[in-house]
Amino acid sequence: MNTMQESDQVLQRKANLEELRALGIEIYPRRFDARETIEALVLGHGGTAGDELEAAAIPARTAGRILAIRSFGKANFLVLSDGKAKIQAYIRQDGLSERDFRIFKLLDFGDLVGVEGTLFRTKTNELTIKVTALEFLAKCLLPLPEKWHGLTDVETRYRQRYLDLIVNPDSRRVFEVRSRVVTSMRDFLIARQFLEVETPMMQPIAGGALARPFVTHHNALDMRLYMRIAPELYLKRLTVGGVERVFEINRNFRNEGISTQHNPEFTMLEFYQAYADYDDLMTLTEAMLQEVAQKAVGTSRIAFGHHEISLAPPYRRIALREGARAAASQRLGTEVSEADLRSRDTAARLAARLGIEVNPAVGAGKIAAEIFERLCEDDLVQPTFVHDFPTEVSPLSKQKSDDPDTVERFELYMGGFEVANAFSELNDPVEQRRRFEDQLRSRAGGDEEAHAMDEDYIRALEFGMPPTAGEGVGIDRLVMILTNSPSIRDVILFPLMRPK
RNA sequence: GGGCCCCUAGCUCAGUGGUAGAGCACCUGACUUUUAAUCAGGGUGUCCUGGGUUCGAUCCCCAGGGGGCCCA
Repeated sequence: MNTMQESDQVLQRKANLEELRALGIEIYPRRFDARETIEALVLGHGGTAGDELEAAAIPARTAGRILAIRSFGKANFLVLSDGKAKIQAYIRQDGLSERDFRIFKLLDFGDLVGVEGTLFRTKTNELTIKVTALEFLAKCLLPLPEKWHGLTDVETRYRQRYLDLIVNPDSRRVFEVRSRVVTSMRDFLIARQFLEVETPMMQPIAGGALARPFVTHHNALDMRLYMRIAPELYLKRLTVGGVERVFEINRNFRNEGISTQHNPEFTMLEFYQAYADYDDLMTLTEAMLQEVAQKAVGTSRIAFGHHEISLAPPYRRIALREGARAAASQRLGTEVSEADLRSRDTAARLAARLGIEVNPAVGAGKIAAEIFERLCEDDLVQPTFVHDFPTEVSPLSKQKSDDPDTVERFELYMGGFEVANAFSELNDPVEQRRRFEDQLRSRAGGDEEAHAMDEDYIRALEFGMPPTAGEGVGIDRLVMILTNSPSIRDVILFPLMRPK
């Protein structure tokens, strides 16, 4: 654990290093040219039969980390990995120079080497490089986790991700899927004429979401800045500026608790489409997720925990108050009406009967949302659009034309948690000011997550924003689903950990 | 923030109020197509930290640290 206290294994490795140095071997050489990756060798010749390989005498020159050494005196086998694929190398004393064989004898599990030779298949039909030359490329001074159980301690896996990646191929796979998710989303949107942009991550006003921000400070300007909780208000300023389709894939920062579904920094896709509403985005989301799943993992039927999630459209749709009403009725064994959820008094009494504590300052809308979250969320395993949110909890969304207490908003749930959030954007500056003022009252009442006033954003709306719908997709959570990962930390390379 | 659980060798884990164990890894030796190689020999440790109880604590008690799961 501690590098400073040297175990016998570290001492042994250092002794081997010194012996190599005494032989005149460069321990950290600069390059290894004309290399094929191990992955390329395996892809290129993994299906070639042994006699064909022998006849063709295919040369191979590659490099990687030693993941196993099996020695039989004069016959020796190495397993080399380039992080993506593995290949076996066969070393016999009379097959390479005395210098190179001496190097081989001083190798440790974990060292990086380059090998050159020809391909063949062993008696057990394993693709193998018959090594004719060996190059030392870098020393592994610390012992690696063992080959059989690997590294399972999650704390070490998160803190020392490099070890996880060396010994756990599944971990590498997660981050390859993650990369393909981002790439395919970008392709999907660019193919539909969306412009990719980058907006400030340090903002004078942290807006666009209901969350507590991180605070920082700019010295030269002597100015308080917030790490962004969302790019939303900047992206919508761009729609005012005439960028009719725009998106950003980047980090958000929220100063909240850490859990299997929350990391303080996380990655969101946010996109905005002018002249569309939230209904259009449901359709777009279905198409995007199906395509992303297909490109990232090759199927839209995803194993997740004990479930199989299907990302093939159409997705179930349920109105928030209807879901809350039905769940509350079932839980209490008496019929709850939607009207009960719309009155502050009856909603608060319902919450109390359900054992849900609510802040006395909040209104019926927040209580209804709370009841929904508590009673329904866990059961939303298959993709489900929960739509028509209370206005009170949606200060940036446009109201329904026939119901001012409800906004055109949906959240997409799957696997028991929220993956996306979208709405028809509120573009009436007068109404937007009123909503911000409501939020300021909540803030005064002790709600630290309430939205701040943003005068410049209102000014932008005063210039006229086209009817627009916007959506945020939590990349980390989507990748959790696609990789069957139970914790968000499994899909973030370096999740935040308390320092040891 | 609350509850429960975990922390012992490089890794994965047993275990005990009385000199600390296994498998893998590592070291020595044997072995020319092995592949969790095999065989023979070797135990390499701040039992998370600090305090307490005790003749004696890795174990029991208290406090702290780190982690996990559940709840808020």
